[in-house]
Amino acid sequence: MVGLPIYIQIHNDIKRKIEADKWKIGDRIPSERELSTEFGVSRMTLRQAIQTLVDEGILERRVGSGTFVANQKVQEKMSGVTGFTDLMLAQGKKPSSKTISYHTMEPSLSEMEKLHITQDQPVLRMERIRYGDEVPICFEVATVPENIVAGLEKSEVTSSLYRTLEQKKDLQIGKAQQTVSAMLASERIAEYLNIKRGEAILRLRQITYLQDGRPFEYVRTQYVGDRFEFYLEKE
Amino acid sequence: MVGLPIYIQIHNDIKRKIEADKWKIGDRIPSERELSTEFGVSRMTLRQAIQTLVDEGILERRVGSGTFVANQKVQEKMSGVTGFTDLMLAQGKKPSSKTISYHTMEPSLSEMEKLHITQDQPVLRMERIRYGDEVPICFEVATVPENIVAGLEKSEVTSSLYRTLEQKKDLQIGKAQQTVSAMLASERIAEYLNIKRGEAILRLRQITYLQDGRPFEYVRTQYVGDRFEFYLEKE
DNA sequence: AAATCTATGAGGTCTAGATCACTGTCAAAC
DNA sequence: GTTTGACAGTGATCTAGACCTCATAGATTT
Repeated sequence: MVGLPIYIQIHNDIKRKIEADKWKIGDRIPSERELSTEFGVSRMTLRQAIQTLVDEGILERRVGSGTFVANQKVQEKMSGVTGFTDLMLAQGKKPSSKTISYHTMEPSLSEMEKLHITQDQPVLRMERIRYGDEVPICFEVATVPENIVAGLEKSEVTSSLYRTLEQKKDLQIGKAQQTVSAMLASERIAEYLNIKRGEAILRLRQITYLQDGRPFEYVRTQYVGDRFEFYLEKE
Repeated sequence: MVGLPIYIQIHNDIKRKIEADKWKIGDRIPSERELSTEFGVSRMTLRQAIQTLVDEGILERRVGSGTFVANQKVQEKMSGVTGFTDLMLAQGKKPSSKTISYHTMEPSLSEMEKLHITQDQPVLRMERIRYGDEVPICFEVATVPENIVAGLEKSEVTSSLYRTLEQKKDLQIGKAQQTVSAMLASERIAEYLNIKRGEAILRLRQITYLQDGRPFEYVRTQYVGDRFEFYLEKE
């Protein structure tokens, strides 16, 4: 009978604790020094066990802070254009949002270009923080030509614009063009999202089109890097 | 000037010795105990350095025998395994890449899980840096079960694996699952990509399936946040 | 009230040993 | 000649400390 190395036994022990919800997602687990005492091994050995779990993406180390059970990230399925609200509901999370600003104004140059409008067509620009289960997921700037949302209540626009448009205006959502990139959080955004400046941000820029081909929405979103994941299927 | 950890310095020292043919392919290098004396570090530290080279497939450990320079083959330019080449060409950039490692080894825990294989099924793991106009764009780790690529030349695997599989092995590529997220650059990746630690990284993980549903490829790519954009169309 | 400093505790790295399992060699036994 | 077994050398695992940087919270100062 061959005995497994201690660090693999500990790996399995810890995995079981997490699966049994003894340590929940996002929790800080005891420090390496505490755990090495608890398991009766040296810290080097315990670190080896932790490392295997970090490699699997089950744990997450943060220097100076501790070791955490990795967040199961919110995943966006890229099949079908849906809004944030449906996305959260599909994952069993409670969507909410906080509007930072909501103004009708002259479009900027990039907004004019992306939305195929001229300077004399006013746009509605909203800045929002969006939450899933009260945890900030992203900061979003959305621009919509004013004529598209004319006659709608503010609450109808901010809560679930896509659904409102389909129900009240009989406008069908068509394609969406997206570009994804990575950047670091600025001071302002970090504060909104309750993270630190310099943390990783997943930046999404999306132009959404109606089924007749007219662009109707230009959204720039900054997702917290470790709370969000895009999920896509190809072919 | 920030000092790199000793084990990374030793990693680089050893790599240089191998590249300078001081230690040739297939040679046994000095034992861990000898090397730790030579570099004036403890054996644990030296082992850490060796480990990084084993991960890259540059060295190979044999219990009871020693550590050997792995059978690394010639590096070559490659194109288009994951569409990188087309992406670069579309932007008018010259694509190129550098293979860091190319090695058959035991799968890691996450590779076993993603590729649906067991520990006794060896995998081919390739690490490479991809460039656009000589500027490093991403670092990529691709893992393929060894039996899938058995009998193929290295050039057939690295240049266009998909095409080779369809032609020589009559295997049809099916779906691919991708997740995109954002993170910060580690020390090692930062060095490869010529950026600083803590800069923004766009991370793509892809599992590619054959048409019969078997997963055959697991790729993890880290793009420099401000040198790359992912473009998608929805619906 | 805001900004700054400081103590604490976290993970990251490193040391100088130790014991174990495995391999290859080589001499002794068959 | 062939087999066996002891042995020396290797990597694998493990220990019990050490000092470092980084993050955070609380105390202090402004």
